[in-house]
Amino acid sequence: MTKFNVEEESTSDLEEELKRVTAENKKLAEMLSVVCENYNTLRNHLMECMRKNGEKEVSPTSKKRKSESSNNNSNLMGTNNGNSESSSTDEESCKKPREEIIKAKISRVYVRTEASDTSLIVKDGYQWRKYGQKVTRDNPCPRAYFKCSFAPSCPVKKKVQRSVDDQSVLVATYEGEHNHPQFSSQMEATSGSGRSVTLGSVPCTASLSTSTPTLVTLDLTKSQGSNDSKSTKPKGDSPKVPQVLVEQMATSLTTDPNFRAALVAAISGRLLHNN
DNA sequence: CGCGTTTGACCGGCGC
DNA sequence: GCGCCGGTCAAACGCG
Repeated sequence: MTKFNVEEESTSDLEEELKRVTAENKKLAEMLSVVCENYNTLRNHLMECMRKNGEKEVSPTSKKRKSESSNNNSNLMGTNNGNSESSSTDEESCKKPREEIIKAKISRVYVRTEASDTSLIVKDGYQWRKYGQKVTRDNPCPRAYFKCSFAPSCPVKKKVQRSVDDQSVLVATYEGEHNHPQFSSQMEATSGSGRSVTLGSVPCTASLSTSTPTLVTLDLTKSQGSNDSKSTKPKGDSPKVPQVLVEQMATSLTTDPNFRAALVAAISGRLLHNN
């Protein structure tokens, strides 16, 4: 008899726990969306600052061809799926005569991998089909060309090539925007290099895992490309963002009431969870 | 056998 | 016009 009571009690406990976890999950989802909002705000702010700082920068590209480096400031979103709110930054690109050909948003993502890994695979939550590989002149490492598996309905392409300066860094150049959500979990569940998170209709990828060596960084520099020296090379742990910008970001974060509220919720949620 | 990858051929833009 | 070069195509190939 007591055994039955104990079972009943544990069942109600479990239900209680389930409710609590569900509520916490909901809260976390809300927090996540708040954090993403803050991220977008910060990013726009940062882009603004970078543009102001970078306008005076001459870019002595030795490339003879028009290339993606000529409009590399058009999108710094990395694996973003094209928030249209960030599209206000390409107003100066209208000078280009054949700009209408460049229909795609171009973004770059730097991914740190092991140098021994020659696969040229960048896990970003989407499925790609390789359609070509080429050794280019300015880089002895081959460049791989990928199309989204949903092509032709999804026009997105990407190029993946090792950095000239640091062979352990893969440079993925994305062209276009996906017109479909990210693949479901079975695609990336085993990749181990990142988690795909879908917030509403805006999928995004973040490398939340701390146990993997892979590091995804956004190209927040002006992407001087392969010219010049190694000093412009993005390193995972030596950010190129000037100290002033770091200060600004920190200030923005700490003064943002939404961020504070989210932080408080996160901490209290964590404490609750531990108890 | 089907599907994805590889790889040499081909195409088109650009500079000279 | 020619050659270089990046990008794409498509047949061959390999793997499950």
